[in-house]
Amino acid sequence: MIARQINGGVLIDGVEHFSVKHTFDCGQCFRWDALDDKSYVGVAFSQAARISADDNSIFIKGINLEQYENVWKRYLDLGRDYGKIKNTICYDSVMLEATNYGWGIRILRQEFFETLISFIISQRNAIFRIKGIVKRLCEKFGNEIAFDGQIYYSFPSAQQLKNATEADYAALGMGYRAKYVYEAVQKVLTGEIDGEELEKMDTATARKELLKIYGVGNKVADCVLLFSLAKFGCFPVDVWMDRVMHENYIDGKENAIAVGEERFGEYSGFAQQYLFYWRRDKGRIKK
DNA sequence: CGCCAGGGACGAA
DNA sequence: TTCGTCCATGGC
Repeated sequence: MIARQINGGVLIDGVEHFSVKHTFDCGQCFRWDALDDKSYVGVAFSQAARISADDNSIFIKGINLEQYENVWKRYLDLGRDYGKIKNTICYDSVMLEATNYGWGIRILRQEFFETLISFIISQRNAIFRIKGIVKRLCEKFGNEIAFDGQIYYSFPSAQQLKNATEADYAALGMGYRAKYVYEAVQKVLTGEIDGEELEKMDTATARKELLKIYGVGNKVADCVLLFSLAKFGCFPVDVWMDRVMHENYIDGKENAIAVGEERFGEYSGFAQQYLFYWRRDKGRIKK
């Protein structure tokens, strides 16, 4: 893999196991949109970018080499050997089919605060709506970022939300989740919840800490652990995951989280993403 | 355990 | 058009 600066962006050659569609459309993030040319535009770590990819290269428009090395390489998880991961978890035809289907998924390493707030908003909610709410939150409280002739917005920091009220959040369309978001922001502001501290803890301890936040249950906690704190042993289970686990791996009434974590171990999070993307897309096509 | 919390898409009637 | 149901759930 080699990266170099070219045409207002960074071109990375020799990349395998990467697809923008799979990565940005597998439900782990809410700030990326597909353009007509199959590239995706979005914001991460207060930087806007447009990302396109073909069979063995990625082009990230809007950044320089330094930003690639410091931010985007890690954000897109490009330093990890996904071939090895697939080999390890593919010991049956189900995982083989799932990994073939979502072959280009990468688990993004997202900012902790953004991930926490976004997934609280996601509970009992649909992706298109979550994206709208998050967008309005960024427009109202984030910083402007000029890019490609348009204005984008950073995800607001906890400091930027210091004076926001529950009513402000409700006005953005969060519904009954407004009070959860308000409480979570306060906990981050006081330092009671700290992403860097959580990252240092083992998965079980970090999960317990996250569950103390009003509005955070198992599902939201596991998503935050997996998508921002690199706790790859987590196996978030929603209705789709419950379905695909019962269709393939569970006979009776065993717990899907336990079965998944037992079966896939330290790579549970990757297995979860392949299974989720595969099963959810299949469900959509059918109807 | 069962219902409820906003609000909009979606399909059936 | 209208109505019921569903939706990356958690709290009470």
